[in-house]
Amino acid sequence: MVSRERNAEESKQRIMKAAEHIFACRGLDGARVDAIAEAAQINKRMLYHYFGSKEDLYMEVLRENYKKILAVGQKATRVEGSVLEKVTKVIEYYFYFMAENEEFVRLIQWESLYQGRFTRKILADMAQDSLPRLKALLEEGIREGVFRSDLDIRHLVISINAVIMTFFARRDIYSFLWDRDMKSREVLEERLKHILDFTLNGILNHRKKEE
Amino acid sequence: MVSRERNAEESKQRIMKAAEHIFACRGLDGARVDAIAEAAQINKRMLYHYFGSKEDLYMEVLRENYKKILAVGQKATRVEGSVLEKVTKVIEYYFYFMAENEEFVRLIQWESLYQGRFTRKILADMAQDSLPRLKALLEEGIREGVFRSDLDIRHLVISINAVIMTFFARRDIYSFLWDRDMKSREVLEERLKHILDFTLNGILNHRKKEE
Amino acid sequence: MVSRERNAEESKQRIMKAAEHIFACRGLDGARVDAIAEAAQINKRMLYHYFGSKEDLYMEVLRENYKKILAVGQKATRVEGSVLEKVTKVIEYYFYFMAENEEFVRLIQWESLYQGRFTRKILADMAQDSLPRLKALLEEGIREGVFRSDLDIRHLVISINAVIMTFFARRDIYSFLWDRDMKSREVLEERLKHILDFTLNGILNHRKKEE
Amino acid sequence: MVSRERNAEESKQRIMKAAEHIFACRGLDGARVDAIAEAAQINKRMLYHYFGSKEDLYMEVLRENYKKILAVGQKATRVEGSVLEKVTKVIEYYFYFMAENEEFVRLIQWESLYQGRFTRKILADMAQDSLPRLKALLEEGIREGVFRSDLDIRHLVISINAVIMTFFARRDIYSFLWDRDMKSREVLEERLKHILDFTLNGILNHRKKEE
DNA sequence: GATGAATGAGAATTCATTCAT
DNA sequence: GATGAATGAATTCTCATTCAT
Repeated sequence: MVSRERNAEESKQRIMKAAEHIFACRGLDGARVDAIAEAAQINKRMLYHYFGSKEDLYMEVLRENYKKILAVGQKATRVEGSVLEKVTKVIEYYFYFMAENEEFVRLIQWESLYQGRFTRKILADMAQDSLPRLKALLEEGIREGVFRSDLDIRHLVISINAVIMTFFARRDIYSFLWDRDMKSREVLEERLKHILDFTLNGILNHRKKEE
Repeated sequence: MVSRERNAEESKQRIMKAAEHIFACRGLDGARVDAIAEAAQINKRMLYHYFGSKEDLYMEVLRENYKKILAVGQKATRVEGSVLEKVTKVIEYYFYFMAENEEFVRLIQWESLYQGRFTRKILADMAQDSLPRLKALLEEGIREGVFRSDLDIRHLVISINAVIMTFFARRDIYSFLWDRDMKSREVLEERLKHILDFTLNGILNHRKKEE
Repeated sequence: MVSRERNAEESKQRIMKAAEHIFACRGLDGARVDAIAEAAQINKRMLYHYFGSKEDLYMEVLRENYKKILAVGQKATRVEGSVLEKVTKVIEYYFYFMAENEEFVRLIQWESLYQGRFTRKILADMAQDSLPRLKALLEEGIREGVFRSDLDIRHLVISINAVIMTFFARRDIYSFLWDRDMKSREVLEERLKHILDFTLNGILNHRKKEE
Repeated sequence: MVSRERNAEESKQRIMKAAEHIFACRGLDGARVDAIAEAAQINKRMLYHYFGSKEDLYMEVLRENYKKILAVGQKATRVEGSVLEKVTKVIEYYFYFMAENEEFVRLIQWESLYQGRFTRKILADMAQDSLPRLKALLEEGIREGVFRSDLDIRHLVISINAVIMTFFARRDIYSFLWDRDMKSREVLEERLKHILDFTLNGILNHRKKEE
């Protein structure tokens, strides 16, 4: 009995894993139930047994991924140090999370193209915002005077999100356009450095201005 | 003869228009040839006559859209004023282009998920980079000392691209998450203001630092 | 007016020529009206104007080809010499006709696979047999004692037909199977020699038998 | 498990059977997948599941038929008796095989019109020539002096093939042209007799010549 | 819990034929 | 007499889902 349950759990996991990969690669429309079943080395019938339908499976995969990113948010809550250190840390957390979860990045993009059709259902009964900690920290920074007081926090969150995610989302195309391997470790570090610098300092030469 | 030809051209245009809309909405996999034909008020057969296949039609739509954005780049070339004014202008151009061409934004996103499979073919025989003018201007700004000399131009281009496009790409989800209509004129202006401010100044309070 | 008619006649000829080629290559089902129109450099509409339908065009092509073979039969009627010389001559006529009209050979084969569906209609109002002269000659030869008296004329006609046509019909496959170019002039002559020898003498060594 | 598998095998067989019939009747272009599925009393999807495509199914049917004829060749190898008896027997084998496998005869003809496009692929990985035993026997006969020494074996094989197959291939048209039922048992025996006589003795009256 | 066969609805693509000028 | 656009009915092929064991 126990081994049966364990087996069942393991099968579910294999399906989820395979589905995550294939949905990330090809989206909901492009994914083939047959392909998922084969990749999971499972009988298609089981997939329906456990998850009900292709769409439900997709939602389950999405839900798991939202859980992961929320966990990063949780982790970010426990960061210590000055506001600046904390913001830096949080950005780093998200950055490396994306770096290590390419499939998450892709799933989010498909979702955004599906106009959040499924995200709506999922986030309805989960915590909200994907970068909640960041918002709080930015507010804290403004209060302390570390950050400019005229910042529009909401747009800022979008922008920080953007500079992190877009890099991972479009590495392929930039690799092609610039004929440079954007997936190397070196470029990764370079990117993080740029994000922190750009985000914190913008591009103006303030020293000169102050002169 | 003329009216016949004009008709043919018009039919092609109708197909392109319909296809652009439907591909933008649902992507290559999600789009239905039947739906495109119906939207274009045309016999499906004509679509194959003019474009060969669904995929070829998709590529044609993509190509047209790349032409549009390249035209924006051209326009940006002719901007006058100080470097700062010029960069501002160029960002504004791209920003309003995206605002007015939501379908372009979506097409680019589908493409990025298809890993640039079709973009490769198209850009191979078209001009390269979509933001070439911006790159040149940023370099000019660095030379003149208006921008910091330690900027990494390429990452900067990605980031500017990111803060512009991501807003348009994810308005739906943010509307939902924040329960605010992100499509209003007001939010649009607000966003442009933020982009320019964030891009140029970052988020640090330099005045305080200099004190 | 005259040039118009001449033009019309010429167009019809071009269509017939193109159709003959394409029907011979691909059969009735495999042929594409578009392909015929393009090959004839004619507007598809004209094709329907002149011939009514694809099937009617096919029948017209077939009819022309039956006329050609009947003409060979006519020519064979006028042959002079001994019975043996005449039979030899007639076989040679048919043989070279097939050699020079590969498309005829193919059309006949398609027709035979269509179970003579169209041939029935055509030959109903045309002369009958495709090798009528041969039949008469063979009978003459029997009467004269040149040929054996126990021959079954009808089967003989089938067989002579067979040894001539099958060669042309299956040259491709034999070229492949035997890795030898069966389309060379050399093989052609070789084949004619074989047909005459085989037909007249069979394969038994009669001399030995008589010993 | 077993009955499931047996069912699968049976379904495949039903499809093959139906496909053989329909491809033989109408060729590759003329055959309709729907018609095959219906004749096989199977869902069209299964057909694609088992065979991949219409063309692949056609090739499979062809392959099976080539196997059959090769089996006849095998059987011919085991014939005993004098050379003359053996050749007679082999011709009889092939003759009755064609008589009993009309669909084979038609398939071969379609193939010859397709210029052996599929045969090439199939015979590439199967044994070669369809009448190999015959070839060997004829050579043996020549060595023993039973057959004339100046025979061209290869052309002879083509001719024997021709006189056998053409009869079956064109029975319909001859039935029509001669207004005689060429499918009767009587005509069948008559034909075999003719083939053996014609092949062995040709048409000349040798007795007379020797006088 | 697991399996492989089966299915019906639908999707892309093709074709012979006809209209409008 | 000529042309190119247009069409509707098939035709091949695909997919998510369910049955029978």
